[in-house]
Amino acid sequence: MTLRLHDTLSGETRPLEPLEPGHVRIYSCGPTVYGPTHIGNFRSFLFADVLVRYLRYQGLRVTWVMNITDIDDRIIERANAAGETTAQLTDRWLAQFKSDFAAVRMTPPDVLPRATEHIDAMAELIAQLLESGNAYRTEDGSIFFRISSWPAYGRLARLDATQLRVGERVEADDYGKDDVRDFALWKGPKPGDPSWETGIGPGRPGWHIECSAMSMRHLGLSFDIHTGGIDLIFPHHEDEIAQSEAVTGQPFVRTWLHCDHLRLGGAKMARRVGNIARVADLLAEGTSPRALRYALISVNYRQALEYSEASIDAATAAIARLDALVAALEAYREGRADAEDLPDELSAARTRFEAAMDDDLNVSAALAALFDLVRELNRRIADRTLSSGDAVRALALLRELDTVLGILPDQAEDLPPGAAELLATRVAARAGRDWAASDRIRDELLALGIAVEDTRDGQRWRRLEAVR
RNA sequence: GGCGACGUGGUGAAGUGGUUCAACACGGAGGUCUGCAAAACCUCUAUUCACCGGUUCGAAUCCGGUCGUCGCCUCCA
Repeated sequence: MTLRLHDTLSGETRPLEPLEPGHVRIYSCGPTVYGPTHIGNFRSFLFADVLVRYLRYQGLRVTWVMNITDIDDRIIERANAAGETTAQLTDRWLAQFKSDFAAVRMTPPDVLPRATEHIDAMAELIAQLLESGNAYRTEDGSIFFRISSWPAYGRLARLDATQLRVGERVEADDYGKDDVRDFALWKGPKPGDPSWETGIGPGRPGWHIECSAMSMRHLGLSFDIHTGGIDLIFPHHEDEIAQSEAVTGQPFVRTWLHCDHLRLGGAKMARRVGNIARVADLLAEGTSPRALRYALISVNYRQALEYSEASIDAATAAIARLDALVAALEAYREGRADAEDLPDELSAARTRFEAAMDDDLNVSAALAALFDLVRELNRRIADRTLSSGDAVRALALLRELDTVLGILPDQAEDLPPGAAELLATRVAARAGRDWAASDRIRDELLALGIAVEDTRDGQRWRRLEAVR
């Protein structure tokens, strides 16, 4: 079975067949770095991350590109308001973004192209669109894409161009278009705005053209997968298709994947609504980054997902259950023959996990397979029916599946200062049946965030995930 | 006004015609184990899948309608 994905453009769920066999090229619409990236944005990035991880788990080569929008109206506004350059502002928020995505274990994209470093590529595309008659210039030096020149416009969003509600919000950004539906490729120079000198004249790029330019430069004129939030279908991705295909004459993207919204309080998480949560804030409040990741990826990307404290609490508990099993397997020692039926158990779990992921990234079902295995392994640990080698093999499978999910504890965890001594002292106290000392030290370790458990495999410890 | 998604237990959620059809996680109740704990395991926690009607031998799953929620219609992940 191979990975089947739901393509927005065709509306079909179909097998992924990379243009170049064995090599998948993916472009993800990334953040506009004018402020902190909220966890709704991160849901869409993490779904792409899981996709990339799963493809690599399957042995495929993946080239993953995520753009950084570092020039747009909001950036200019904020930089001017703060009395700094747009570069200073965007550098700062890009650093924050990188710090946030590392915290939630997002795989670093292979390329994080910045819009301002691809102005030339955008200008070239626009020049070709002018030449072909798909674009026109206005008096202030702006350049617009002429929608009437592109009959397929509206296919992705399933919008009938003649039915659009025109005239409600189009005045604000009016640069003298021929048709209100036309969108800006290039914005003519304005006092106080950053401006670039290019072959198509001075000014700055529109938003949509940057993704066409950067994706084609880094991935080719046609590539396999383009991801983004559901709210980017229109107009952003619709515009990308029009301007890209008008230039190249070939299909821009093979598979469009769109992630539904993260909600908070029943409404789409959005800055405009004011119901946003930020990664750094949540972590500062004591939320476990792994639990946050779990909460954001554990539901299929095409389902709307409600974020709440309860969802984080549930995720924290689920993570703790996995941590406990990992600690138990690491500590497990039993001199006995290998369990005959364990290999079948493990391979069945793997098969179920993969079948779920193959089904358009059904993470919920994949987690069900994982947790069924967790229960089975816990059972066998309690029964002492595993050999030491069995425990090693079981743990290896968990680690392998976790290359896709990214939710297990790190391999090498350092103890906080003093903890190693306390653990050793406690072992000695227990040997002398000094329960008072044993319990006191257990409390001290707990205060350090270390949970101690006494088992047949001896004293076992694990780091507690932060809880609010 | 146009287009689209969704509505499963206390909560999140899998399941899209019938072999446990109600996974899995969290939460709750009881029990086992343990110096005490913790962790773990076991049992229980939806005769039911928004509502109404239809198709079918058979539907959470297909069709029609009703109600409700959310989103998009050029700032939006």
